[in-house]
Amino acid sequence: MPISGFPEWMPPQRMIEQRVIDRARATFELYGYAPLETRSVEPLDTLLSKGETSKEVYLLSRLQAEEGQKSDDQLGLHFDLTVPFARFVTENAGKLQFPFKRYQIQKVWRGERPQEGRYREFLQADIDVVNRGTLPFHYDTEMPLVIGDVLSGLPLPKARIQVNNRKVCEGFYRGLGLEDTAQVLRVVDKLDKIGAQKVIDQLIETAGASQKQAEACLQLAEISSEDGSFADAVRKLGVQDPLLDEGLDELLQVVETARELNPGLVVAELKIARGLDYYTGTVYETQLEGYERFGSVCSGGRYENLATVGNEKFPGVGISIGVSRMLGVLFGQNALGVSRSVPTCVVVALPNEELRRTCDRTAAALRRRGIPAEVAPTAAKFGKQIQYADKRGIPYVWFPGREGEPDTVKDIRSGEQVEADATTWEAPAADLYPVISGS
RNA sequence: GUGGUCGUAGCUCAGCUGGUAGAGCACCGGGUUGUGGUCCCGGGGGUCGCGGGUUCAAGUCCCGUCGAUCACCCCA
Repeated sequence: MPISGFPEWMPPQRMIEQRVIDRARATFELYGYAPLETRSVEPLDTLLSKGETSKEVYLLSRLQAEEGQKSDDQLGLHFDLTVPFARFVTENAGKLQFPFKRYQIQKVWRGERPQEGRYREFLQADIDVVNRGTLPFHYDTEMPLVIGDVLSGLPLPKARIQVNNRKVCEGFYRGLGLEDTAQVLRVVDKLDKIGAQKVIDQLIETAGASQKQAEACLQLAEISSEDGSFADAVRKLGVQDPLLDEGLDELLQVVETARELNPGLVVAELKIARGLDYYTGTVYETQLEGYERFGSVCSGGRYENLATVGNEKFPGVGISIGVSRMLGVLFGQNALGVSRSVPTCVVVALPNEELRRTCDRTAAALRRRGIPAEVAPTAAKFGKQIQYADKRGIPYVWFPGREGEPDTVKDIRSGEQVEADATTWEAPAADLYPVISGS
């Protein structure tokens, strides 16, 4: 029986997921991010030290645990890859070279109610850069570019990375005289869902805003642009605050850099600002065109204070692809497919059991040259053996030649059958491995 | 964690006001004595998510539970 929130996919889906992982890994490494894997478990107080997300943490307990176990030696499964990474950095600061760029592709766990695209166990592909003291801002501009490269190499709907800066929002709200900036953000973020009037109502009711303040917040939230024009639009609202200016300048850099290097990828969207509560500046959220209602498939941001050792700070910026969510929703709409359900490229037909050794040698010769091959399970009629391949989407069936005659290989899609030698035959590059495609 | 909707064969679903389970597709076999996909014929397969209750009788009504999904919360 399935367990709620812990999805298990079939081999075709897993093949697609592995392709995504391969692509992410290759791209991350192209940008110089070093591989890392951290343990899945952290002391509870490490997980909770920043932010109060306690209810979503899965705790680890032994069946034979002592009765009165203290909460400070409780272990919890990590709910993201950034917090464990921050812990790792502070623990190993002396052995690392800074700025430190690393990627992690691992499962994370959150105890929320599952829905389509929301799981309790899911895979994230995460990159972060941290430095001692201060981290140059240009890394904030790199994050969306890396993600753009990962996603554009896959048959996925077009991705739009929405960027904002918490300094803009906080500076603006503060300049406006509003205290509970976090609550303002939460309300403003619902704009698309509940509409302008309800946002204003809720700001007045839950965030202590006046009608005028609420309207100003709404005006800010409605600003969006693919170029630097958002900054002028914000300034026209007439709110003054040093933090606001700082945020606008940073956001401008992210947007303009992306516009030059990958036009159409990034958009400044001043209503998005959620994500985990340790973000202090740039924040990213990513939607796939046509799948907006499923939320962000790739989020992250800048964190100034997540990691500290003594009075030394390790600020960072990172972004992480929600691989399970992204694939889960695409699978749900049948928007992704794979050319076959197994890796096999060639099935070697087995005329009779006496010839199994011969057929094994044929398959071995193919494998030696990198062609995935298997011998048919039983010496059934050739029609059955072709069906075995066809059902799995395997493109080729290999027929051993009789009594000194040459072998032949048949492309079962076209029916074309030609003489072939297992030590020299090449599969067309497009057929060698399963191919994933969008639809 | 709170609330709503849903849960019949591998898949898509039918099953009226309770009377003891069906179709299409898929699958298996044969027609087709070692080269598939079409066509024809035949066949297997269901503790009606699970557990309890009401009833002479429950797929159908009630309660609980598990799972899916939606909203809230939160977020990948």
